[in-house]
Amino acid sequence: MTAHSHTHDPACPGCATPDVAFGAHDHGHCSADVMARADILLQANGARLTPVRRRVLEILLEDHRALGAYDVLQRLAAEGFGNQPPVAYRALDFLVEQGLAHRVDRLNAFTACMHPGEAHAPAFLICRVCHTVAEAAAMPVRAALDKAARAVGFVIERSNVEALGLCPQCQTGATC
Amino acid sequence: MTAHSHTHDPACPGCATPDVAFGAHDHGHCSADVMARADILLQANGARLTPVRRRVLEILLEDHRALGAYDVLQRLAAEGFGNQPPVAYRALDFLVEQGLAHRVDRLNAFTACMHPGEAHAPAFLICRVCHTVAEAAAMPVRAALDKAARAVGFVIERSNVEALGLCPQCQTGATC
DNA sequence: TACACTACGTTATAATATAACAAGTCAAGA
DNA sequence: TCTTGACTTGTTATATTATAACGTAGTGTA
Repeated sequence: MTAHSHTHDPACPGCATPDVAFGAHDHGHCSADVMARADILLQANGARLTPVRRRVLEILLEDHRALGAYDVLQRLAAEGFGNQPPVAYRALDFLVEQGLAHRVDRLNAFTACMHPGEAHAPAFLICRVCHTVAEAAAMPVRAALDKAARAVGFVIERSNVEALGLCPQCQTGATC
Repeated sequence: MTAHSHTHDPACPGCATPDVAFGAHDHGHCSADVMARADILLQANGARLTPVRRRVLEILLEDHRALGAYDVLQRLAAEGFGNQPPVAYRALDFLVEQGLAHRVDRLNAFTACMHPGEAHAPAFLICRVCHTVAEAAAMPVRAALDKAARAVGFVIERSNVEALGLCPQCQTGATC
């Protein structure tokens, strides 16, 4: 992982656009930036980024994909952590609670949050070919959803938007 | 089930508004209307609404809730159909394919589509207290999502929008 | 140190979902 | 009418995803 010292640089594609997943970018930025923010965020929350939790976040950050709990577990086990399901689920649930990861229901899988700490309603663009998961700018989506909900008196507490389709690369027939 | 003869009457709350789930309404309308449409739709598609499939759709239509595959299976078994998982999953998958039901990923459950045949992107409002599931007007939501996707060159084929929160009844503290 | 609290590792099991095959149904054409 | 082929159902078996419950160990604080 190529670490960088900045925390949030608008000149870096990985930081400037929330959904850079499909474009070429220095992925080291994404990872390092998020890890740095995670430390700050958790400290503010009085929560601890223990070795297992940190490692799980790193694993999720390796690329813009969603990993199943058992995939994560396998990685953990290979590195000397416990190898029973709760080990993975607990760390993943923790990260989700803290806003550092999201659960992608459609895939029964988890993905690192690409802009933790910022208020945002997650919306995922899932490529059905290469399985890349991008977290898209969802504020307008959320606004439209809120409006529809308000019309029937429903109060939204949490929303999850997931779209399945083809990423730019896979549309051209490339294998990604 | 109180059957009615009309197929789609704008004067009927269950027909006029797509998300009547939370309001008082003659639910017989919903069921009868959808069943009638299902027959037409399937005939047009050259697909068959066999006894199991019909029964599953009826079960889903009993109220505005999402049922797990095993809940459906239990009902089927009690009525003399097969009692192994594939029986339920096959019927449910068929209904989803035909656009007569939707899968609610968040709940690992299925719910009847309230306006089959009409072009629509499903958006669900799920009450976390009474578990009522309403299918909301999602065209604006889908439009916003499409726009966000287009911005990064992603082509959406299928989208799933699920919001968790409180329905009007449950906001007041009533048990629903 | 003693205490409360949190996190971790383990065993066991629950809940959800699918693969693969055999047997029955139905409609279209020989 | 008979046959064929596609489709549907039922069954066995198993895969995948997820949680309950309990004991132990680490962490910070009085």
